[in-house]
Amino acid sequence: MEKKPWPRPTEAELEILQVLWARGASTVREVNEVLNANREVGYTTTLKLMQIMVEKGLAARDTSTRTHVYTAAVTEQDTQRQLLDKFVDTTFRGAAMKMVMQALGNHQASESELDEIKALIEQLESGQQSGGSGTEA
Amino acid sequence: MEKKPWPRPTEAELEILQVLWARGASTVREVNEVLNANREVGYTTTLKLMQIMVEKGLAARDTSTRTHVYTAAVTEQDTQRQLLDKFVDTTFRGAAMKMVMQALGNHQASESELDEIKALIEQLESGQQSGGSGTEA
DNA sequence: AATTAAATACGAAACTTTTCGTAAAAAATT
DNA sequence: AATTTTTTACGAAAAGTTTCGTATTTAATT
Repeated sequence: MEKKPWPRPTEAELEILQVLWARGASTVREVNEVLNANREVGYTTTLKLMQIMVEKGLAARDTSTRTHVYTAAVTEQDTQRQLLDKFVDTTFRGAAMKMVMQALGNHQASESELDEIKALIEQLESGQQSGGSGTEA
Repeated sequence: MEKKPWPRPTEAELEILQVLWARGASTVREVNEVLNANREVGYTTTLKLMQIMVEKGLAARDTSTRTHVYTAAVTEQDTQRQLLDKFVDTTFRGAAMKMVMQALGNHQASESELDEIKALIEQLESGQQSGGSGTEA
């Protein structure tokens, strides 16, 4: 059972996905209002983008009512993972851990967050059965 | 002394920066050959991009010899930091540590890398004077 | 029922990024 | 010296993304 990967969302599409993830099922008007909290966006602009997103498989819509209701068709996690992979590749030439170090150094982290990360590392180290040596190609 | 920030490199420009960082001073032909190892790119395409990069301040060139020699005008670290900040904002809504966790989970890490990260975290925790509680806005 | 309001559909303009054709200049080769 | 090769310069086509104007449809209001 092959699953065709949906395309990477563009920046504007990602903004809309953020709204759909945060709010759940929403109308174009609702999404547009959230976007307009940050910057001015025309209603039909948002509408068009959301229609495109349906075509691409990034969003789904319920057309049973007059005012269509949209939902994200991709999860936040999957999207973040896909974008992260791409980003690590292009910007850090695949060196994910180098990026992790940069992020730790440049961004504010709370004690609890750091603890969480430490816990994750412990878990990774204990469950590490093979291929753990050296940096990958 | 204000320093005007150079613009974010586009994807194609970033590819070229990677080559310049890896190889150091290079001619258009050299860069183009490296790029062509991955995908077919016309010579004048690469030339044009590199010229644009000079205009933008991303690269510098020595025109004293007939065959111009280009170098990166921005460091890899600064560029990575800038792109990382933007990426965290747009894709993880600023939640850098959430991204760190994803990266740790999704990518292969060696023992030594994990140790390095742990050491960095220890260091961060010891040097943490304020603002450490809760997640940021 | 006529008018106003709200929503979708469609297409194209505007803008950004990438790609390349063609010309001109300079160097190397024959 | 003529020819071929290499390189840069320039401009514009091609492709991708974002924005919005206008028309149409459907619902709500008067």
